[in-house]
Amino acid sequence: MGRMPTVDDVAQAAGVSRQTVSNVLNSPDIVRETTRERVQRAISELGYRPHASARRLRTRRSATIGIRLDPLRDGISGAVLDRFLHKLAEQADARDLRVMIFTADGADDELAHIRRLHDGSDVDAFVLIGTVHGDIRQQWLIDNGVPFVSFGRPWGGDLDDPRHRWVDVDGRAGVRDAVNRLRASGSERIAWIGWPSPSGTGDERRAGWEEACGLDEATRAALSLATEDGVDAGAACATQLLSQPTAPDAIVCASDSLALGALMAATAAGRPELPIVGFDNTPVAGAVGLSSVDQPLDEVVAAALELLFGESGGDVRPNPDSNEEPTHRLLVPRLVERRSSHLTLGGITGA
Amino acid sequence: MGRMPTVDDVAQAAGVSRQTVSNVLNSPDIVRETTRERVQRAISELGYRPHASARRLRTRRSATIGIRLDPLRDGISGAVLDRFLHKLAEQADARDLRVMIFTADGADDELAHIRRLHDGSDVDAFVLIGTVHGDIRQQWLIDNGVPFVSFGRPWGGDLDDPRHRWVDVDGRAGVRDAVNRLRASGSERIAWIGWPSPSGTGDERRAGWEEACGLDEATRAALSLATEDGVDAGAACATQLLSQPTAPDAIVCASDSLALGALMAATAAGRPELPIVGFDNTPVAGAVGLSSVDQPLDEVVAAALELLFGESGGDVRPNPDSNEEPTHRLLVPRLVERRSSHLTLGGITGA
DNA sequence: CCCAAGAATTAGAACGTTCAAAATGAACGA
DNA sequence: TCGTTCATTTTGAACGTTCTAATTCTTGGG
Repeated sequence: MGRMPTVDDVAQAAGVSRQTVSNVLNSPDIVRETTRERVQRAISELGYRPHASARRLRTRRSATIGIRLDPLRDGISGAVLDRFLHKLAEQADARDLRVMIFTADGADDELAHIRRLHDGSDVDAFVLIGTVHGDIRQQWLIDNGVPFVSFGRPWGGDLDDPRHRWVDVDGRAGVRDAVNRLRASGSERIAWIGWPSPSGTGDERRAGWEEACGLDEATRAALSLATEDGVDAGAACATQLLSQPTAPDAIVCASDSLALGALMAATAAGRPELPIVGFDNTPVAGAVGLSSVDQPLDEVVAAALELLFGESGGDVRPNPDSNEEPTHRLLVPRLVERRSSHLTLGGITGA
Repeated sequence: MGRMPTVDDVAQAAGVSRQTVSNVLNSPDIVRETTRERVQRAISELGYRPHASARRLRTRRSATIGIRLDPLRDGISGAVLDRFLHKLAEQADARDLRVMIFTADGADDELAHIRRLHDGSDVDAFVLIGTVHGDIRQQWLIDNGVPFVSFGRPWGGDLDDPRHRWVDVDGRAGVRDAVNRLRASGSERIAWIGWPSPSGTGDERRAGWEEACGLDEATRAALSLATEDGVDAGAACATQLLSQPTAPDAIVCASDSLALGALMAATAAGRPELPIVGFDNTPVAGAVGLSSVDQPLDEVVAAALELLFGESGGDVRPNPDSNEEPTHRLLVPRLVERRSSHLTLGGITGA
């Protein structure tokens, strides 16, 4: 394995100068066609590949996106991150960008990592996921001029701050649609199992239920519960709801974990047909045949990259500070209906 | 935001030469203590960070590991990859290594990506996951001198080839233990639901059942089924097994997806207490209270990095070609027992 | 007091690329 | 024929680091 060929080797083989080779790679249009072809041939004959680090050193851009892998949730919802990451890698590749991952314990540690990667010119821009109330990361990134985009709104902050680029999914609309669909199918007493307030995401989703369920305040109070995320918790809540004198005839949940628990509880309570809707459309939901609100992650990732890098290409836009163009995007999720003609917990179908 | 300080800036501030600053960073032991302290102070005062690309250009090492994100499985098992990735990022960070991810359609595409990242000096070494029979990747990597380690044995190939570094989990032993545990608890007719042969991983796991179940060949034939992975498939198989005249009194499955299906089928068939064991100990198994064989991913990752980089540090070892030291590691999984005093599908417990 | 040997530090070059500016070539109208 | 203009190509420098080799400083023995 001799050393890899360099631009100089290619230049010599093609009988042109270093810079012309570079131009063929970076601005092909300014090179005469015959020359370009000759250089291209030399490139492929020698198997030349530009040395990424040399290029980065010179251009001062790393063409790399950094993203933190969340601490593992023991729930099921981690699958969303997984899908997100996959899409991100896919679409980044299409723009000739690389994706670097890292882990961190808490927001402070995450910022330390970000600083290290950014100052070392390892990473041009960051993708934040899972914004929460009182998130310290965004302000820090803005203050330090580190380009970023977040998947998740700045809860409790200024939604319109142009310096904070964000993409999010309109959970409120998603839940509203799900509730409306249930009502159209005849359900009248639709319950809600969600997360304790304040939770940006959770509160929005609950608001969707509240808007669409068509129940008076007292009934709503009786038919909604809040709990930490998890299958057990979901089961416990559903059991409680179903044991009330005025039981619900459908349940909408803030997550698939809760919904799976609810589904199990409903089955155990002898009501396997009870309509239940989850959120995130995780693999588990598909596996057990649970309806779920699906986040359009493809679009989320596309929008995130567009906000960071523009329509196409891999040049990171500087942190915006004016209102010239919108710096955020709210996407609409879609309900995936299952469970009517599908495998259910109550009655297995199959060969 | 002025430009970042460089070694020269630090050198000037500390009244030493460029190279001394470099030495403080890379070989502190050869610098006199008083000098070292002076330089350190200058470094932290200026907030200096080495420029990663410049260093990589000069040293010709990227200190970066590449890993492909598998195409999304619609099953539940993807969670293992997720955990693996997380551990990898964590332990790589401890060695000052970075992790770069990419996606690919098929083995050829993966190799194209690997070539690009390797030739461009973006990545020093690769981690392969999910080796299969007739995998073309390993030979290619060996032939092209690209350092790598695989999580998964070279099925159908030479297990002892020192040029192929691999780490794997002894699924056979894991299943054997699970079966023995079930027998110790009184089960006598333990069934197996696995994957169609040939499947390196699947065949090994099945062998573990075969060795330990203590049944004659005819009974084994009646009590074992093979199917593609998935919850539905698992449910279908379990239903079939349970409807036989001589039904099993326990079921061991090759994956948590299959086991979840089996659990649902058993519940539906009125046998919610039937012992069922899955594989991978995914979050779902924990959520529904399913026993499962847990892969020691921490150790897997540690072993993988050790094979690639040695006991410590981030200098990739060249591809080995002699038998000087072992270049593979087989780890033993551990059964996680659940379901006795825990949430079950049959009877919900909770507030 | 001097010299040798080792410790500590420094100077120049190199890694492979792209930028900025200069040089060359081609085409055209006067 | 000769400028003039535009297209194309080339040259020297720079990006920030570490390598190699050379230099200076210390120490200790004679």
